[in-house]
Amino acid sequence: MTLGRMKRHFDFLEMREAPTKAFTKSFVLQVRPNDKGVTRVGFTVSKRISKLAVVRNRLRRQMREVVRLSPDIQTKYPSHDLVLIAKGEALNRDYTQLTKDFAYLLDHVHEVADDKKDNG
RNA sequence: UCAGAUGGUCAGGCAAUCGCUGUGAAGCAAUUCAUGGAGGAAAGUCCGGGCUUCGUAUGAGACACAAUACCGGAUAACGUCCGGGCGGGGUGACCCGAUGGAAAGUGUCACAGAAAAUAAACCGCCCAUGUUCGCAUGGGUAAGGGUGAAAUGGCGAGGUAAGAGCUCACCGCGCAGGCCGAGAGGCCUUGUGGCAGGACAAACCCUAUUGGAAGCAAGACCAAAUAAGACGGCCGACGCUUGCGUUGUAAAAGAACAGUCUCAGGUUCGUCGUCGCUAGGUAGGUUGCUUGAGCGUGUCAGUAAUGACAUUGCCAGACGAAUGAUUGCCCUUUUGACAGAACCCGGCUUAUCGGCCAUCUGACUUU
RNA sequence: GGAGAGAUGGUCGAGUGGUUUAAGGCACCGGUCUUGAAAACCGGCGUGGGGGUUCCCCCACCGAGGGUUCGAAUCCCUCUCUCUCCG
Repeated sequence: MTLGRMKRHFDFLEMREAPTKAFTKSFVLQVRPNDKGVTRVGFTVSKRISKLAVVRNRLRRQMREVVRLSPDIQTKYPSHDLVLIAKGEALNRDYTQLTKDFAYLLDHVHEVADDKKDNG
């Protein structure tokens, strides 16, 4: 029941070609299956969100907490890579709203992934 | 009590639950336990160092370039700090000042104005001559007007045709002298000069002092991919232990090498074979990486910056980057200032809701 | 993290102390020409504030704020923003 953390720059570049994604006003979620048998998650908060390092750090910590406390990631996406990218709207939301956004993202991705599988 | 000045300090606190990360211990291991875990600015990268590499890095000198600029002290060093001087502001505590030289030289000072820097004369004022009585010509003058950011000491008296440092008193200024001070500088019932020397050096410059360059993405070690070099002999030189070690122009001349040049010194530049399982080193990993001109406390020296001694503890060390999330209570004021270490220190500058402490100033009241 | 460059009207861009009328091009607006348009030619054209009143005048603005100077887009300092390079 351990969540892997994605840290290599190379992995993030690969995720740009991820087959399945999901969007809200606060986040972009990229999802891709891997062959490591572990679900790994990466986070991106760019300088475009805010120039202040304090603001970016707090947002990333909240995102990490949201993902950590979501119980059904592993059951929905076993052995997948996920990258959660923050958008500017995320700064205007509190913790509970971010939780709801992430839950919405997980469901939304599932549908898109099914469509992709039908096409391929 | 109100208003203010200066310096210092804090940066919401406590508890619970679930998590992150360094170190140590236990364990075959998963993991468990203990313990440490952002700032006064961590920021801007504006200065000064340490450290590392570059060719030795403090070899010497000259030039160029850059920076700094009252005096004395502090410091590893500084453009920083402390004390003092001078100028300016404030009733005052106190604050502000890129504060050397314009008498070494060059340059600039638009427009306006007669004239903008070895003075000059537009309107004036005065004298002489001429006169058509409007004035014209020649000369004297710089007090007044006007222009400008700035007009060649100020004011009064004497003086004169009118005036003028032309003369004199006072003030200002320069030079010299004396006294005080470590010095910047200050003071003088002192002498002297009739005043020469407008402003700009954040214009060039002069004088004095300082500075090699690049930066932890420096650098060191291990080492996929890819690709080409590495090692040994010969010859020569040097050393002694005389058969090994060190080395590649050693004898002469020359070339290249970090702003330029000179002197001194240094490095590199021979040839033939062998190996491809080797060598170098990219991705990646390890290291540099935190014990330090450190911080705290106390005593002593000093007006102070700071220094000396004693003592206790080891006080972040990450690398897509650790301090968070949620809940409750308390505090002030909705709500919680500015803001996140990235090799490490000393400063400066900038951002910052407020609270607290100390010393001092002014006004009012009371005793 | 470190090193460097830049910012001038709607846009591109010259100007390096002196009423700069803040050149010039593009874009935009009006006119001439045309059946109409394009091209060409001629003229106009930044923003904000104030004063008189339909046409002028004055002031401010060259990323922001200070300073030097009689005078700053220009020289000096601080800040903001943008871009480039170093694995």
